[in-house]
Amino acid sequence: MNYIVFDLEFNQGYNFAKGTKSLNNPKCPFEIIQIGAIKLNDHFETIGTLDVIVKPEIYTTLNPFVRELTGITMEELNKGISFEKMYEDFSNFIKSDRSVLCVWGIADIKELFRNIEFYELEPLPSPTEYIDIQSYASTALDCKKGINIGLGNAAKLLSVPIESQFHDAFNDAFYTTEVFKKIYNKEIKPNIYIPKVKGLNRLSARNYKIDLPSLTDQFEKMFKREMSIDEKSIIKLAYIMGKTNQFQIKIDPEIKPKK
DNA sequence: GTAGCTAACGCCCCGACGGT
DNA sequence: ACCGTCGGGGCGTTAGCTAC
Repeated sequence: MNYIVFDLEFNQGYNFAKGTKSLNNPKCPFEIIQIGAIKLNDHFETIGTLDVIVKPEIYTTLNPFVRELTGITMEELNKGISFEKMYEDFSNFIKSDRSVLCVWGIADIKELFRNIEFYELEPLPSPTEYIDIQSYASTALDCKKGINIGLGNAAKLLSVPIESQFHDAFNDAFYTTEVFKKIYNKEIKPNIYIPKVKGLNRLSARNYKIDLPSLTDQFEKMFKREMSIDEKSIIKLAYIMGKTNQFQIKIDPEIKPKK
């Protein structure tokens, strides 16, 4: 089994004309501009590396924030290879009996999938096994529940020598690898990555109608008897009227309910 | 039977935080 | 700047329990 520790750098839209909405493509808000990867064998020995710049096609100007953060210039990006070629190289790089993708936070896997989908390329082999090293490092370094540690802090706390800049895909993949080696234990097991499908929300509620049979079933269950036709229509009406809140009476806040 | 209380659960919003 | 995730808190629903 091989571990593929990788990191990505993204570019994104920016509203250069202030006051206007940024020009983000909802199908791909983060475009991959660099990938750095390190391949490890079972014994955590490096058996391959990959460091590639990708020429952007969606956002052809650098977001100033990204430029500042990564230090990448448009000149360098223009010398990069296409996403399709990079993905082909990456696919060959990870090819093995069993490869586990190792990432700092789940975002990189998610955005990789989204970029692949955007370019309508063949998805990664399924099931995609991955390890979120950030999550394990946060636990190992006693972070508060719900708090994820940053890569720089994790490296510092684990005494990883800092010799090159963060926010470079290859350097970050290197630091992630070093952190992984330091925190690894036998409890760390790969997960299967399943792309999330957007769930229901309040805005999409208009696309739904009342499930009358289930509503009636619920009343029949609670009252342990069958509802008549009249009762069914009263239940339906009450359900609809209830949602309008038109018979709500404001409660005096001074009168507190007994505990 | 009715009313009140409460635990468990699900859903949603919001803020903190981390990613580029 | 912008996006995504997570947990806490608020709120509503359901169901079980208790007291009357």
